[in-house]
Amino acid sequence: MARKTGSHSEITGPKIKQTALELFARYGFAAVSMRKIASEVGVQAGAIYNYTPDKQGLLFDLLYGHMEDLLTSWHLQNVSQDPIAALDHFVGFHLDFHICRPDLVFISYMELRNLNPNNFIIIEDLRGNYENIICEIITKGISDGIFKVKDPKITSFAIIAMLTGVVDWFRSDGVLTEYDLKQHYSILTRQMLGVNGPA
Amino acid sequence: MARKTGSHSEITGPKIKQTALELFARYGFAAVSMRKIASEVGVQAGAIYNYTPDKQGLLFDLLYGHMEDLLTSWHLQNVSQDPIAALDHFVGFHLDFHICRPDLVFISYMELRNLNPNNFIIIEDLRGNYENIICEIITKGISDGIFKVKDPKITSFAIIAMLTGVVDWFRSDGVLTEYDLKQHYSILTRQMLGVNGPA
DNA sequence: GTCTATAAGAGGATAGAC
DNA sequence: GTCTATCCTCTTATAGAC
Repeated sequence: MARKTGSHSEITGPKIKQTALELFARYGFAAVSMRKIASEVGVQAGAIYNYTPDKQGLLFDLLYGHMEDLLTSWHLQNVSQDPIAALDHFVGFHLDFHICRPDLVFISYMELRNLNPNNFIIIEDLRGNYENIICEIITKGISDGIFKVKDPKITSFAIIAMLTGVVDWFRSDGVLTEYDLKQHYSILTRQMLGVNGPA
Repeated sequence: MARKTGSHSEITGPKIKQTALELFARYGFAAVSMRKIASEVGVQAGAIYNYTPDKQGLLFDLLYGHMEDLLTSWHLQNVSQDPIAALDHFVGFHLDFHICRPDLVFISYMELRNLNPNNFIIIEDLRGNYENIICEIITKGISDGIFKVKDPKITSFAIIAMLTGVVDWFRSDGVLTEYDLKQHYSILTRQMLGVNGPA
């Protein structure tokens, strides 16, 4: 099929997103120029504007896509009614999903402040939906008399912070396998919720 | 005492640090210009260079001061040999120290990547010293047969991430008191470590 | 779809007057 | 210690050729 010289829309678009992601994660949104992104992609700065209205759009797309992915992936899971099984499932899912997307996790936390107000509200809303997932698991576990914690909301925050923090230090090519990591965090969360016994 | 007109070194210095801190936390290091800092302080941009060699120095001073403060404060504490008491003490100390310094906590995590390599190493080293404190408490608790976790290092990361994450949502003027917060996290950490019973 | 050129301004940092 | 003025580079975004 005929195509104009220098036309690469199927490649350039994703490449711009990927490059922006890496650079934002490495240097921060404000520190990365459109020229820098373009140069890494191998095009001129002007060409980027065929794929995004502006720099803000680039950031929003990354964060929105990430949260959509996260929520969609969770809703594809088949989750047990048993609180302990559901908790284990959530821990494993959260670690799996986040460990293989360290850059997205990083900027989703880091660059929230660089979203314009409208975009910020959208992302915060999706984030709230995700927090509700674990909160509801905990709430059910408490009312079933299985989990022994007072406040499901605070406990949700504690678990999410603890799990997401793994991204800061865990390396897939290190001595600790992802399987062992998940086992360890599964035990920690179970114990945190007052459940004893092996995972 | 006589003083030149327009000379305010005792005020301007601290004011620059404080303003830089607030602006870095709010907008990010790269997004804040020396002109913006100066304008907030009420001086011209050139005047800032009487207090810092460059913008990097401003960031490093904030992060270094924070870590020094943290370590010094801990070493002023009188810590029990009893692992459970020491753990509770650490949880309370960490929450107290971090809750009243949200901006410093934020940039100490966020702006690490904007430190030049030498400065980065220095801060990371201090951070490692702090992590060792809780790691040693856990290690002792395990060998005393009181804490039931496998890996003290991973558990340290989990606890620090969980506690520091509080800064993202806790507000001193909210319905939850700092006392109740500390109680709650004290129970969560105890349970996480396999210790049962009330805090 | 990508390029070059350009508009219009903001950036860090310094020099020298006061 | 602070000011003004300045250097020189980099910034986002657009216009129009190809």
